[in-house]
Amino acid sequence: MNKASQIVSALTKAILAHRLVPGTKLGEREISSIFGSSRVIVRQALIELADGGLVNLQRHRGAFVANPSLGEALEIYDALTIVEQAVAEILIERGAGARMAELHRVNAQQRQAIEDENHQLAHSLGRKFHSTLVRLARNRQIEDFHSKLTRQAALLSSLYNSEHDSCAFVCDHEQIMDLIERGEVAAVKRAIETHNNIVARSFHYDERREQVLTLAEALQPYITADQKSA
Amino acid sequence: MNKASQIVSALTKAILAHRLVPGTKLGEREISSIFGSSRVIVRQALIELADGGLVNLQRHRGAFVANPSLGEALEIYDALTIVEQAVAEILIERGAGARMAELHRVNAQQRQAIEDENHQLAHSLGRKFHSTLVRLARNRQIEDFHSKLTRQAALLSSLYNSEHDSCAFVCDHEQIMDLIERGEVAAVKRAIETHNNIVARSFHYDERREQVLTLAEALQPYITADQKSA
DNA sequence: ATGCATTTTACTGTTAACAATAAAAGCCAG
DNA sequence: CTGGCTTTTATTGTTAACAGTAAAATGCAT
Repeated sequence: MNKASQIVSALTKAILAHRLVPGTKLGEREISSIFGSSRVIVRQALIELADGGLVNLQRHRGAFVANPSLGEALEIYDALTIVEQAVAEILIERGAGARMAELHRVNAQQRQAIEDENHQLAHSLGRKFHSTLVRLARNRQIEDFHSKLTRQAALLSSLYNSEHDSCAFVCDHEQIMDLIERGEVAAVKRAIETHNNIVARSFHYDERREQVLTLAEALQPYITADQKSA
Repeated sequence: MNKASQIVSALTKAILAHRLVPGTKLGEREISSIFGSSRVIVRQALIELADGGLVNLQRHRGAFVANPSLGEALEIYDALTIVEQAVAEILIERGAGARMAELHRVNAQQRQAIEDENHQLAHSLGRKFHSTLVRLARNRQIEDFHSKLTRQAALLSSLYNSEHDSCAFVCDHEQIMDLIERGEVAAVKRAIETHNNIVARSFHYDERREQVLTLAEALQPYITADQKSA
């Protein structure tokens, strides 16, 4: 596999896990020494990450973990809402009731996880609900775009922290599925908008917390054996 | 400015102008000699182009101008329709009537261009209508996604050629504006779908035309003076 | 001539070293 | 001490050369 891709993957995971705080400088030399590769490889990885919106490239200044403004954050959630509303409408119009089984399965798993008080898993399944919903529309372009938005949203939650209640979300999800199956276009769109707005509107400017982990510490869990950490 | 970005820009223009046919091999050495840069720079450019969907990267095989299947082509147009429908709905809901002036201006210019029989300009203004429409929704994420889809669609038209009538399109555009201003959500969505489907459904598999221009010939118009063509 | 194994070739993948730039540190007059 | 200038330093930008791989060319037995 590609070394650059491995670095992309590791940095993505570290950013989404909030081990790398927005605004953190991603020095090429430092990263390259962590992964035991040359700086050029790291640079290729940073270009890919910048395209994904997780990293900011500043000419002659370097790469930084993306640090979106509140306005940009709202735009991201707005875009998520727009995409998911459109997907729901498509599912209703094209009668995709048969495909909904997969969505019910994810939801059931999340319910189970909540009952088991496995909050981490519940949260992850909550995200999976949305990606699965979008996949049902069977459009790779939309799917990829939604995935990109989701990654950026995950980054946001470390900046504008708002506590979420997985339990309430499960109910929302079930309502959304129900409305899709009953063909209630307008209602399901309102439900999706409300569901996402609960997250978006509850943003409150966290004081930017400073980086507590060094780059090496933050990335350590995602380095495979063959990547020598010189 | 960045050398890699210049190469991205030049290759993008050449691909969108159909000077580089889908499937064309983009050898790193050849491109680097054309632009007088090192291969690493070219590689960085190719990574960006791959993220934009205009180029296919195959490990140990190289880069090729993207060569989408008919199915992928339809997905791209479907995604375009979905985005523009969503934008139209937003413009109606959020009462963006005041912003429509810009759209009318573009349309008027296109009408003029048709009257002047300047088909090239008319075509270009036709595309601008769509990008302007999307910009009115004031969401950078959606705007960028739409722009990416548009670029891919432009690439497609060299593969699945279908002759379009700019004149008929202007009427469609005027109908779309009218329906937005009158708040006819369902009708404008149908209009957008029909408008895009006229292009998408008229695709017929062109026999893949072979490359007639060499890389150097295809890129020559986009090379600036400071890029020595060794 | 044809099918298969081997060699060659041409390309991508990767690296270490060099060049250019912007920020930081030092310097000095006021 | 402070403001602006120069020097230093650390970082990014770029390159030419080396390593690894897959496809093409070659050779050979059938």
